[in-house]
Amino acid sequence: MPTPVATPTRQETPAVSDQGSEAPCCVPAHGQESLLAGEAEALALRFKALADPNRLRILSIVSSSPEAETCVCDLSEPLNLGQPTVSHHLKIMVEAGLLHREKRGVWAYYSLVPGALGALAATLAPKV
Amino acid sequence: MPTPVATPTRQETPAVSDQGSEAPCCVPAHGQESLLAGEAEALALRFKALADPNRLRILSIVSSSPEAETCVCDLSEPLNLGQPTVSHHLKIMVEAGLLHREKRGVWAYYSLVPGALGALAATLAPKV
DNA sequence: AGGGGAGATTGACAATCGTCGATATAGGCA
DNA sequence: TGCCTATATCGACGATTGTCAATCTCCCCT
Repeated sequence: MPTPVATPTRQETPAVSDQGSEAPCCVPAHGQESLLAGEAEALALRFKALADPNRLRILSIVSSSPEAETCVCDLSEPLNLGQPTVSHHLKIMVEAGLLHREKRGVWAYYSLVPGALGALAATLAPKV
Repeated sequence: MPTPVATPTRQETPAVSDQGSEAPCCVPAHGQESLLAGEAEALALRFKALADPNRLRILSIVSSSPEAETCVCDLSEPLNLGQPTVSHHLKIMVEAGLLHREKRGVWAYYSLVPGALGALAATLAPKV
């Protein structure tokens, strides 16, 4: 956020401040925002975790695995990505609350967080 | 994509190619990908359109408008963004198929594309 | 015809992101 | 104990993104 302070983007509207009876458009005056900046930022963080083709493929592979569990080495080859890159993508999705990480011995198993994707979907289509 | 050609990431596994009876992990051999690279890329494009707090707020404002229609000037002020920036965000969402643009006179009215968000939500939680 | 205003486009710049190679950590096995 | 292997972390680099100021286009109104 390069401009955290409220910059007076285009207020003033010098002499026409009272266009009164017409106002064909531009009636923001919402009063309360429908989606607060903070909520929007938190939501965007989760959608950002989905905004990469390789991460979507990881989710797809994880969810279609026999036990819905996958370890890193299962992902590196089908995605044609290096191991550090896969680890990086997995970390992003764990931090977004989409994946769960469980270390068993040397291997790390990743699985879907049960309601996470559904909750995100509900955010998109609240009344469906 | 800097490496479009298949780089031999870590095949070989020199003498252990037939670990046969154990294979505790790392059994990619999926055969068919669950999500093809092309589909993943197209999906990611739509999620990218949602991966920004200001765009989420635009969607929220548009969908909560009286006629579910909004023009650019309605968005610039509540979001505290310049007009070109708002236009840019709107264009991204129109190209992602999330918003519909209709020019009436001098104003451009934006509205939700009816099934778009629902279809995306269905992609997230296919069996909910 | 000409002026004015709404919105789109362009160019630039800083910030973020995806990827990799190299290295670190840590658990299992001989 | 010491090596081997699976995963995480670090540092770097190019590509993409979000934002703005300036400009352009086009429609309405006088």
